[in-house]
Amino acid sequence: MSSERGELLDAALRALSADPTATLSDVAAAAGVRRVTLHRHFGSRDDLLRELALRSLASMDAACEAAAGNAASYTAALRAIVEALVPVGDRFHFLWKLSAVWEDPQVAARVAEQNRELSVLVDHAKQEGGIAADVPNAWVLAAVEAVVFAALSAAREGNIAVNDAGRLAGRTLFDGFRPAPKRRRGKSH
Amino acid sequence: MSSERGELLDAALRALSADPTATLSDVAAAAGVRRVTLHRHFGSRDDLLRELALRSLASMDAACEAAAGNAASYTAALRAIVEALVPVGDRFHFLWKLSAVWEDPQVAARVAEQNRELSVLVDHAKQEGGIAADVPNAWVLAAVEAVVFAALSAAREGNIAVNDAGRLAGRTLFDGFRPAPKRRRGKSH
DNA sequence: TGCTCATGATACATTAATGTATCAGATGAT
DNA sequence: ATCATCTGATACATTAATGTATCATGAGCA
Repeated sequence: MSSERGELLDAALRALSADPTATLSDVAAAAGVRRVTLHRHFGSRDDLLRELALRSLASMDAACEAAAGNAASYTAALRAIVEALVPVGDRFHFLWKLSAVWEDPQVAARVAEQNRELSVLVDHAKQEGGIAADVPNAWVLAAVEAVVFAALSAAREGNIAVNDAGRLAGRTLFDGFRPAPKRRRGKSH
Repeated sequence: MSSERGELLDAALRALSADPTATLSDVAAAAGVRRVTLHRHFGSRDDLLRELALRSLASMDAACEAAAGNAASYTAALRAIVEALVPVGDRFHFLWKLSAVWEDPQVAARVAEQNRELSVLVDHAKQEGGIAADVPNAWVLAAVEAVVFAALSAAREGNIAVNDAGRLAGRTLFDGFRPAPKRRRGKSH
């Protein structure tokens, strides 16, 4: 009945993104183990947080690379990335919002690097007219993080279908809430 | 040099929405006082959280009522509410996301009531075609909370202009990131 | 059957945060 | 000048969370 580290980390991430004030006992309960088991696997609370941060970075890198691989345009790539990030939205949130994460210079540097790469992609999407030029890149990234995490949270709470979460996030960010307009050229969807 | 309770509460809300793990010493420092002064004004940490919740409820009620008062349509009213909620986005976030808030049945009931009222407004906006009918209400509310809080946070971090925050939030939610399309009827904007 | 490994239970020490009390000093009002 | 009020400084008790150690039990494997 040994617990896989990966399962423990996933459960820990889930618990902490839902409630950053959760104690190690709370986190352990969410993972189906006792607090002492967490200490055996990860050491201190700080050690656990750092490992969660590194794992989150890797997950986000993987999700972005897989999503953007063969997109037809930068805008399509960005939209695919948004949808791909929803299942790891808790990692995105963890990296951006949990203050303890920023204390580690290595983690902070890699988060900044990810944000630069996303920002470059936003620039390209603007150039091809997929994103309005007057929307600040910082806002685009902040809105993406917020909506991606909200979609994952809503799915986990059962408020939307898990299968719909990515699509709703992408649609909300690129089209907004309004009904889809009929396209000027070609058939309507 | 007595501190106004309102100022203390605003600073506390700011600090706790930015970092829910903040200690009372952290919160006091953000408010420009010492921890013991917080105890004198509010009693325990739980007492402070409860007062923050009640104040947040009042702020959100006031913002929604002021914004929706004379809108031309339900969709315009909802958009006005979104823009009006940005300056109190930390209260919205506090009420929705900080788990300690939910433990108080009175607070939980009033939050649920606010959500119902917003949901009714969303229904009306759908009926007049301002929001796509196939977007779940739960998602509309979740996305509004996420984007409103992201806009306030981005403004406070200096990533977007404070004056732009409400408009960017409203625009992102209703129009998405894309450039504004030319309208089919009437002059383009 | 016996051994290894992992976890739970339990206990305890340490650290951190919270809550309370008292005294000194500053400010504002009279 | 005096008094009232509020806050900071300081101290201390309490509570909660964390970190570490030991023993018992169960599962899996040879």
